[in-house]
Amino acid sequence: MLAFLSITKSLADESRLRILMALEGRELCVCQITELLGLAPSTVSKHMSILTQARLVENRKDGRWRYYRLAGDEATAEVLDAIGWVRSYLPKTDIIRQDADKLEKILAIDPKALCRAQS
Amino acid sequence: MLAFLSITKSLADESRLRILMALEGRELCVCQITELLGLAPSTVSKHMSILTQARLVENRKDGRWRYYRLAGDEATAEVLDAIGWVRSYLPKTDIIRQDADKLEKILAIDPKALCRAQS
DNA sequence: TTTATATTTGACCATATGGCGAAGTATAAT
DNA sequence: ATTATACTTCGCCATATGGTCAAATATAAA
Repeated sequence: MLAFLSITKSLADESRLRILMALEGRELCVCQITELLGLAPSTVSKHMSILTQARLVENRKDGRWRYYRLAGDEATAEVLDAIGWVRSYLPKTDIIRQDADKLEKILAIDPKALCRAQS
Repeated sequence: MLAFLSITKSLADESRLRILMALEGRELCVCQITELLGLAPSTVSKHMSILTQARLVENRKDGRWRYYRLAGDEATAEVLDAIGWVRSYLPKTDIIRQDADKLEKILAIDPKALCRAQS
């Protein structure tokens, strides 16, 4: 129950749902997500920690950058079904579509330049 | 997105998950749920209002009693899939199994007697 | 080795949330 | 008509949550 609750609590916030959808089919570093959502890096970091705790996302570190991605096949069925459920409804919504557009532009920028521009 | 969020927020609370599972295959009045969870009637009522707002449950009034049930076929796919997802994982958990046992005993009592005993 | 920078952690604030009891509503019983 | 009762609404409190900025950490660049 606790693991299940940590998933549903993760999904009960708009920013985190937007993050999950942004991670669809790619990995993103914190500064890219920060740019997408318009939140402080520390806020995004906290969100990523909540999503990680719930096992909905994984990450790898590459130098100073940490890249987050959706949980893969090794995840529990709860997690995979949760992601599948979200994936099957959210892409239709306005915000997620707007995010998809904005993400294209963000991905066109070199991450190094993007991060430097933020500070 | 708003409708979706109201569903995920509804699912992000242990009491409400227990209520949804208790409603599996039957309808219950507020005093029966109150007895099951050991919460104040006003608290249960608030939970039911949140679940109703999210369209996860429906209700009918019968005299002084109001009976709640899981949303039926007329519900949106989001709602039905949410219920299905919850249903496929929670019954395995300890609390939900304990609730199932306790519910049997509660259902054996005449609702009238049960409610009167609470006041 | 010093400096720059990507991310995390910590201290804090405002608001949301879950809980309660008391008062209000609606319906049944007397 | 009055009383009893099942539920809801309201006002309140304690805690949880999402946000920020500042400081700490970790790694790359100079």
